[in-house]
Amino acid sequence: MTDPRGGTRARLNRTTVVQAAMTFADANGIESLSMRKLGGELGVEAMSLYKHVANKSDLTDGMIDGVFAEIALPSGKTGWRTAMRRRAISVREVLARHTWAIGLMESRTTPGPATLRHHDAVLGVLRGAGFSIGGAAHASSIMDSYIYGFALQETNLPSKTIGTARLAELVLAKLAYQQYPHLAELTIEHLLQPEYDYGNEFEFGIDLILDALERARRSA
Amino acid sequence: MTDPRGGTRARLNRTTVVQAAMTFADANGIESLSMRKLGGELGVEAMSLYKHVANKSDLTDGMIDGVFAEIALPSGKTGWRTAMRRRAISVREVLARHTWAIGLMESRTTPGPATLRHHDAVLGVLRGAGFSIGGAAHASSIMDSYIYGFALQETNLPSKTIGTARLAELVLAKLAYQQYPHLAELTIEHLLQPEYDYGNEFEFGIDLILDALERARRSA
DNA sequence: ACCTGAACACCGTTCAAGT
DNA sequence: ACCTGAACACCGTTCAAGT
Repeated sequence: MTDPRGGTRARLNRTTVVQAAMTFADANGIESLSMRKLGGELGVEAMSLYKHVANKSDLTDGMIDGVFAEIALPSGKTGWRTAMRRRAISVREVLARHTWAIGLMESRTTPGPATLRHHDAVLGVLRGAGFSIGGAAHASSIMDSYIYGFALQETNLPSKTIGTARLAELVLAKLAYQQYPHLAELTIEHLLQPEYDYGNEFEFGIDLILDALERARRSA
Repeated sequence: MTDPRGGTRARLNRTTVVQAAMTFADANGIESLSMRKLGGELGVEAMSLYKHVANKSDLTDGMIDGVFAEIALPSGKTGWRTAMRRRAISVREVLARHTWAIGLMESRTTPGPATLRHHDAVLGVLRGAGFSIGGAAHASSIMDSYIYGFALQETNLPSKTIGTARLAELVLAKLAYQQYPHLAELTIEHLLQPEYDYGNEFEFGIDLILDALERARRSA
């Protein structure tokens, strides 16, 4: 975007730097994001970035908060179930767009403002629907665990590239039939079927959880 | 363990190297695990390790499989619900012992034999209990998503160290009361209560999921 | 067969210096 | 106030050489 040569280079700030890091990680993978390369992307030496972020860990904290900022905030107007279902789908969508985010969460230090705002809104919807404090804690813990774990598994899927990869898997599965019979059965007769899409598992799971939470809420 | 000086140093192999890497990551964190330091730990130059693992990514693949090898395999003899509950608790326990594992999963390339054996056993229990292929896929997807996501959140908990940290959080929560009222309420009136333990959320969630899966199984 | 030493192309981060 | 250049203490990995 910015021109590394000409003098019209835009002045940097924390947001510019963090956004550029997110775009770079989307395009090249988090493992190849370095302060030097990010500087290069912005037409600046690596060391200039330290005026805007404290260090690389601060940068990744910012990236995670940037991810949360992209998630649609739930509103209480639709009823808690619809609100929670929509926000679950939004979280999953955003995490699929930024596949590096889940991996970074393990090493995050402090949640940023967008993260806090997001969780506050979720709790607000649940409390407004009559969940007790403990019930809201239960509900948000189980929903978030499910969503994050699903995103983690989705990122890890062996076959993002289809075609030859599928064929190879099929052959491997056949070879391993005796050793891992149930895995082979699942792979050949279910996962490799053309109509199968792992993404569809997401809605099955979130609906199962929302139904169970609604039952728990009513009997509380 | 091994003596870097004397000639009685044990001969290395893939298992020794992978186990040493796991122990090192447990003790010092995954971010400080390097081929050079791991070599040092084993009384050998970094370059010697390349006789036993292809590269660092192969090493981390091995570490993940080592984690799966520690999980108790579910048996079909107890009924599927008990078997799945026990294995969920075992997975969570192992992931809490090796906090780096969840973060590595994002970048894993190929599942190892212990991983395949584990998933095959899970599917075997479900199929044996009458779940259809699709039902078993649903069930294992939702259970694993929940377990992995829970482990991810547990690793991220702000207050592993209690005491002063708790007090600081409390103060911060009060300051932010107007901005994040529901988060403040939850923190002060629930999370910071001495009897609260986030770990207890795990059993609530897994039981809610198992109950819902049992209902789905019976009506299928 | 297994291990080493030197080398290459990288990292994050510091510090004094420039404008 | 913001950016740079050189430097430090590291990385993963290759390759030819040693035993």
